Amino acid sequence: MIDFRKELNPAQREAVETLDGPVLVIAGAGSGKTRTIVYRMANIVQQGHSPDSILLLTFTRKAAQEMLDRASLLLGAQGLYGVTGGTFHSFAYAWLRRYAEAMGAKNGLTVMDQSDAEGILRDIRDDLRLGKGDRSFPKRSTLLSLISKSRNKEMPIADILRGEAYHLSRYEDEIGLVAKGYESFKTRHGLLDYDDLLFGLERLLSDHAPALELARARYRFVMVDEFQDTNLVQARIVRLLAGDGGNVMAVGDDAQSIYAFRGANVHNILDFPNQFPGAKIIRLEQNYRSAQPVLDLTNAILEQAQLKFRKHLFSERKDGPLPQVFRTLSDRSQANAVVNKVLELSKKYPLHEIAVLFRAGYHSYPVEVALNKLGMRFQKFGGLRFSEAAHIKDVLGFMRLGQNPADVPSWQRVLSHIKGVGPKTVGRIYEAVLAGDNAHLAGVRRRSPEIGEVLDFLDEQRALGGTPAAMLARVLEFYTPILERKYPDDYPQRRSGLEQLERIASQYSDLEAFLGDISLENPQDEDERGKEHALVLSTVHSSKGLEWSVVLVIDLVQDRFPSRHALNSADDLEEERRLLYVACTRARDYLGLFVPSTVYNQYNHSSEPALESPFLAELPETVYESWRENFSGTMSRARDAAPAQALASPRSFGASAPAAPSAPATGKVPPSRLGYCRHKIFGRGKIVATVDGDKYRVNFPGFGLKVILANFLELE
DNA sequence: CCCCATGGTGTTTTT
DNA sequence: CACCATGGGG
Repeated sequence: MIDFRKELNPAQREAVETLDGPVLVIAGAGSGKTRTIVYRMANIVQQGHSPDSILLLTFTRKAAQEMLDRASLLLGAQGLYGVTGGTFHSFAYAWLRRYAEAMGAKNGLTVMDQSDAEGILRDIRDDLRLGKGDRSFPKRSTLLSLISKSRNKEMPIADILRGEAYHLSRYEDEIGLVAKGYESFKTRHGLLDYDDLLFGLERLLSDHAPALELARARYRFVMVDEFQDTNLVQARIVRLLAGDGGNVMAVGDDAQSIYAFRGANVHNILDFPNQFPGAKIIRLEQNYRSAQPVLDLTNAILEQAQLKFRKHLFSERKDGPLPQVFRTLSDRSQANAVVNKVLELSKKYPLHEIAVLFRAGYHSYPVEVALNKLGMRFQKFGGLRFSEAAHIKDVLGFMRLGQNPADVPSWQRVLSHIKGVGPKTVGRIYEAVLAGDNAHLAGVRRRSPEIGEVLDFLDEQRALGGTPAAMLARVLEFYTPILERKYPDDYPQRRSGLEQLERIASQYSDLEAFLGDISLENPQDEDERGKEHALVLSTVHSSKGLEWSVVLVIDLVQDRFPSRHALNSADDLEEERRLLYVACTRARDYLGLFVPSTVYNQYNHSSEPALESPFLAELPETVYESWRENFSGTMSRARDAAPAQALASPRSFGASAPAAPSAPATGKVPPSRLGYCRHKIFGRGKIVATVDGDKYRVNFPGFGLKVILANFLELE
């Protein structure tokens, strides 16, 4: 028996010991959230319930796996075998597969990734002859993100456009047409995008009584981690699973909501007590992770947040170094400074206890170059996905067709390496295959033996079947010559990626499960997972829920962190601030922040000056120590901490960006100066006056005077 | 119908 | 630079 009294604080214990009825746990960063979930699972099993009855929905599979591993340690051999754990998306896919026939899916259910979906949108747009010759018609990636946002936020496309893509408003009708075509295309071809998984599960549970009964009978204990990042349909799924007065525990932290861009709705966590009447609310506010100086800095970030989360974390770890801010001359010298810091700290910490965090995948390139030069091992999270590499997608295309013969994106992949074959030819071939038009196929084979080879191979593949590993082995035999022809330069490298895929496939016995996981979970193979002695590089988003002894955050400059895409709306900017909060709260002992004075601009191939991130500039100087790089490459203490540039620059944050909410709640700040500005449609214009506090009267050459919401202007 | 050269455009975050 | 849409030539 575990002595919960000894192992947990009173709030944690209450969460662990409350097994009946709904519970909402508001868990501040580092407050032992994982520990609480792990011990609660252990308690459920100790109370005599089967692990089968636990459903643990987390944000990534990695998170679920870690919790299950830790709980198994706690319970010894008894373990937690049988707990269902994973993401909403993978859970949804598993249930949809089980009920595929009942739901009327004849062709199979194939999960598409982003590039598949974008490809289909391109085809639909071309079929509808929309945007021909119009350069400003939204691109396929924009189309997908608008359509997906509209579904995730459950708002009409018009509202999405008005809110965040005002310049595309005139395409509202066309985008609607594309969206409609896209929906029916997916249905016809048995394809699911990420959003369909969630809506499909909701439909299954609400329309198909046997499924709902089975799910409720089985999952008597539902736990949802990172609840602040669920969207509306996910919240409804939780409600459906739990039923009235069900045993559901939601865990989250409103201060760490960083997925609004994908439809996450903080309201879910605030509204939980209404959705589940009688819910017990438990707050975990003691921080066990970070030393007090780190917490002082993260608390200061939160102070600036617009929604004043009345949250002030405290720690018993009073000792620890003050966070340090390093202002370097350029992003390349920043990379050197980071590497030096890592070298210094690696005497005290193992490499995998040190993480370098950044806003966007490509921000780490200079650091990667420096690490490679030194031969230091590192492991990168975030950025591009393993399964999105062209050669991996090629191979998966062959396998996907074994599962779903109507999978158009896969047809395009398996045939497009043949010379003289484009979208039209592919379209005719799969239509003929599905219609059983053997005459046409015979003609195609006569004209192109190569196409015939592919068709024969696919037939053979379907006839032989077998495990995913067996199928993959045959595909590789067929594909290797193609690989070598297609990528003469770097095929050995790609070859090793395919070997990695083989190792992953060998862990599966079911083709659908393998394909689903590959596109939903980015599985790591054992080799990669064992990178014990490697420095961690990660996007802030991918660092969610993790922690390290040392955290170094790089590129704290305007337009990078916050991203320049976030400058149009106050909400987006708030999310960027929370993102920095998430980054800094990952640190246990030491936090280092890096500000390069110039960053390399790839398309000008020149370095350009960069301004310090407003999030850093707004912090009190007492919470960190300032260092400045000398021309010799050494660092020295900067006594007058505040850099002149952040305050004096005409583009300085407070003075020039009224949409920016270091200002009071409404975002209505009278500008302190009238200058020039830029508008997406009208171009550069001169600001003549302010109107109502949140708009400007602007004179645009060629367009005349206009009154425009400050949100839609970029000040210069 | 497909390919390739050309020139304009613009870079987040993830399931 | 890298990506994408376009349009002329095969």
